[in-house]
Amino acid sequence: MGRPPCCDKSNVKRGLWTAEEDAKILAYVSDHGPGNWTSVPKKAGLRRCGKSCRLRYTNYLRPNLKHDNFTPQEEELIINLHAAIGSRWSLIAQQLPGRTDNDVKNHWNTKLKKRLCGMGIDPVTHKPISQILHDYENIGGIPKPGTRIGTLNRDLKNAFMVKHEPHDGISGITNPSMIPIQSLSMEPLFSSHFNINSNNHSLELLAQFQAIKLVTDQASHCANLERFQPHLFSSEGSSSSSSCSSNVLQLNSQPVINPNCQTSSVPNTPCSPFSWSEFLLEDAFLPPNQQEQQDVQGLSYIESSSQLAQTEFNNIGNVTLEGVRDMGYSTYDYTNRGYPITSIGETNDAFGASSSSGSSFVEALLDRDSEMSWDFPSLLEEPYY
DNA sequence: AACTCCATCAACCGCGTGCAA
DNA sequence: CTTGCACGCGGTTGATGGAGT
Repeated sequence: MGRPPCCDKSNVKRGLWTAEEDAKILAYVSDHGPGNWTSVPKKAGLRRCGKSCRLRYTNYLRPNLKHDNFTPQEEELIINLHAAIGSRWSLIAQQLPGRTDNDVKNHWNTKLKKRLCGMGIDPVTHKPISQILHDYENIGGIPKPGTRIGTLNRDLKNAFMVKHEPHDGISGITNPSMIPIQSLSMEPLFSSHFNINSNNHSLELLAQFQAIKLVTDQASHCANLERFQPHLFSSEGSSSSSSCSSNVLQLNSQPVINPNCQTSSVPNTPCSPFSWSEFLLEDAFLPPNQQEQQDVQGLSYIESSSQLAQTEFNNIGNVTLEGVRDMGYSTYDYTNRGYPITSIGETNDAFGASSSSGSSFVEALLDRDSEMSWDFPSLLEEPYY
């Protein structure tokens, strides 16, 4: 039993709007203001669904909307915001005056995503695809064709299936440091690893790997948190003094030692005996509510990508970051920049890759009783990839 | 000229959420 | 507490026009 239709589909007009219809909407809004859209068609004399009226107004007729091309500055902002918070188009659009979420989404899907792909950057993770391939090569065992690996959506596949277009860089990116990768001069995209023209399976494999990588970014160390970091669940576990990158993963059965590991109890030990193969043959996508938050001894432990952390912060309210544990070899310390965050770790090296670029994992121990708030957008003033 | 392919973007769809009754 | 409504959001579809053959 599905949801009942919002209106009588057989009695409403669909498709493109005429100037006459636009005029009716504008006249109605001018008299009554926006809102109560279900009654707008009747009151405005339109044979349209109320939902359609709202969309037409918010995406096209609303005052102060820009209808010209995106500027390089806007594109740069979209790319960086997407890297930070993902496809939260409405949030991204809020940072771009005069742009709607639909505008931003379309521009991303038609232009920016392809541009990044052409540069050898994965538009999902914003990491160099060569790095992903390198990671993949380090996985012991290639899955057979057709092996089910997680949930792979069309967009994820298309991001990789897009044809390779030569680009020197993102047009309009005025500050190269804002580009969330190490280098823009990539080796020929797939050539050294896959034969695009003759081996569709390789592409499928590549896309599947991307899915795995994405899954792992989002869920792996969360899913293994209690298993590998029992100290976090002890009464001492809430201390902000721990900066150990405890979730360094193990590849090819070789433990990875994190030189920054400062856990007093277990110094310089392999922090988490993880095996990639655990993710290869099962659906590792976890429901978000199982990934993001666990209550630990009166503290709220949040471990997620930065946008999920932001969401949690917003949901919880004003909080203080008691500590943010470093997740990789490099750490950016925001302490002296006025941010209530001791450090933001990079997780890339958790996968044993050689690159120092990483995803935007934020791990935080939050004290709900504190009053200090975290201004997430300010973190975006400088990249922390 | 006719046809196909493809990029673009407006519009649609279904789901989630908030809120009032 | 439940229900229904309104709205916002993100994913997807489809109409359109331009480029290529």
